[in-house]
Amino acid sequence: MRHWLMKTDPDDFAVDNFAKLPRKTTAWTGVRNFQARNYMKEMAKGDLALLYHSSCPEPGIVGVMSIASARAYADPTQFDAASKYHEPAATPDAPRWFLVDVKLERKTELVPLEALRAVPALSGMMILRKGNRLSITPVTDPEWKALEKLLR
DNA sequence: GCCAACGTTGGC
DNA sequence: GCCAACGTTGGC
Repeated sequence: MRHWLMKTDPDDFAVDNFAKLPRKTTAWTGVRNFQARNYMKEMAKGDLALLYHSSCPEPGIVGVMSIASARAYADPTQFDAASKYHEPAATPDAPRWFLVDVKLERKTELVPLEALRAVPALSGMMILRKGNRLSITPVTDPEWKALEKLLR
């Protein structure tokens, strides 16, 4: 099983939004970056992913999710002319953007960005690297073990 | 294929 | 709101 970290702007979708969803599951729409898309294609059902709030007053980890679809599939918003995620070049036969379903396993206490930076074992984490903007990144096994100790 | 211009991300 | 960093676009 692999581990991941997925960012969201809580103004768009926050950890508390899961509470009102059936089975606390949602399709992770709107990823429009090829590298992040490719990571989603590598995901398998049951993989665990940390949920991270970004672009907000208190950036940090706020929950643990599991991948709930068997594999990545076409993001329907790319075909929707009314959506801000519309992709004119994409067709159902040749989709450009993909997504997975994610299920909230548990909400955690906020683990702030500054707390992540304070852990030596996490110094190589992709989201802590200068200039990182990828919204979906893999988490290594050693990093995951160190992160688990921070979750309450 | 290069690269400047532009748009977006995201912490502060 | 600022700004550094990065990805994408488009002219050539």
